[in-house]
Amino acid sequence: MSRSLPKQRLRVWLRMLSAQREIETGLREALRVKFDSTLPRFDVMSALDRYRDGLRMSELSAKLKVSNGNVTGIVERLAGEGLVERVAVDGDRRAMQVRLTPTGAERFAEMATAHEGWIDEQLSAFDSDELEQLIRLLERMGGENA
Amino acid sequence: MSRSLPKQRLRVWLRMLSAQREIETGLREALRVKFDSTLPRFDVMSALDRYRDGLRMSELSAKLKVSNGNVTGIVERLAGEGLVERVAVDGDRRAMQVRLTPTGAERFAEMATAHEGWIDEQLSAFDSDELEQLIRLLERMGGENA
DNA sequence: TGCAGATATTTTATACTTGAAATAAATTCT
DNA sequence: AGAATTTATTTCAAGTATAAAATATCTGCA
Repeated sequence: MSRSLPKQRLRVWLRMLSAQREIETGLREALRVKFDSTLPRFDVMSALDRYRDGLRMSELSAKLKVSNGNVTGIVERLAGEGLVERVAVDGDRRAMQVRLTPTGAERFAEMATAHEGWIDEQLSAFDSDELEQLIRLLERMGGENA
Repeated sequence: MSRSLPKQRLRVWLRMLSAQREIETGLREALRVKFDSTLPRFDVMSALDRYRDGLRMSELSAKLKVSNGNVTGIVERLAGEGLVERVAVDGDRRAMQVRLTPTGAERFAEMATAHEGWIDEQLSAFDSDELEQLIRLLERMGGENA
């Protein structure tokens, strides 16, 4: 006998939360011990790596779906470590373009390789067909994306 | 042509993060405006609602997959609002049993109803078969669980 | 031109989160 | 019993996160 649709949806949600929290715990730990870094920093660097010309603060927070003020702090720390730099945008003195420094790009490359490996392990139970299924389903969850 | 398995797994992971962050943003906002509460508080209350006799601090943090110290703070605030209470465990003076107060249980019931509705909306795109698929797939992600 | 409103970002206050250290109490092992 | 270890929880320092207020700049339009 199948549950009511709302209950079933709730179940999916709770299961998703649980799986994600577990995987994140592993990633966080790995980033910490191998790179002395954190997930939020990795996320920011990852976004910047995909946009080599850099991103505005607001673009960054939109892509990561986190608040503006949040990004300010993370970028500040990354800048302090010399991994990213903020450059004035000419034509708009309000805006800031953030991009990886060469050191940052290099460092990110190492982290990304390791990260991909960790995720590969965590999702090793799934074959290509199942992954395709998951993608298709997840793409319909929430709204648009990237 | 299909990507390499590791890349495909990474794609699934990123998509899952994105969907979840989006849904969480909605929930957080809803909890804030309707109940002047937060997601972590809701999570704690939800766990306690399923265990009416209460849970130890350590059981609570294990169920929620968050650190001990984290739970201390959230429970403290909930206790301040009169929604949970901490009682000494007899036979073990180190331990604390946390449980919903009557007010807390009542309040949680309202929140849970609303929460289920919000999730139902967010996942409204999926029918029963798809939800079943999702559950089965998600259950194999990460390790065991609840 | 000049200003009303829109944008981009930072700042602030508060809450959440972790990992590690500190307490305190129970258990184990002589 | 008494010391060493383990277990339950809190405290702490630092980082992450949000929403809202504050700044600074830009844009459109009377």
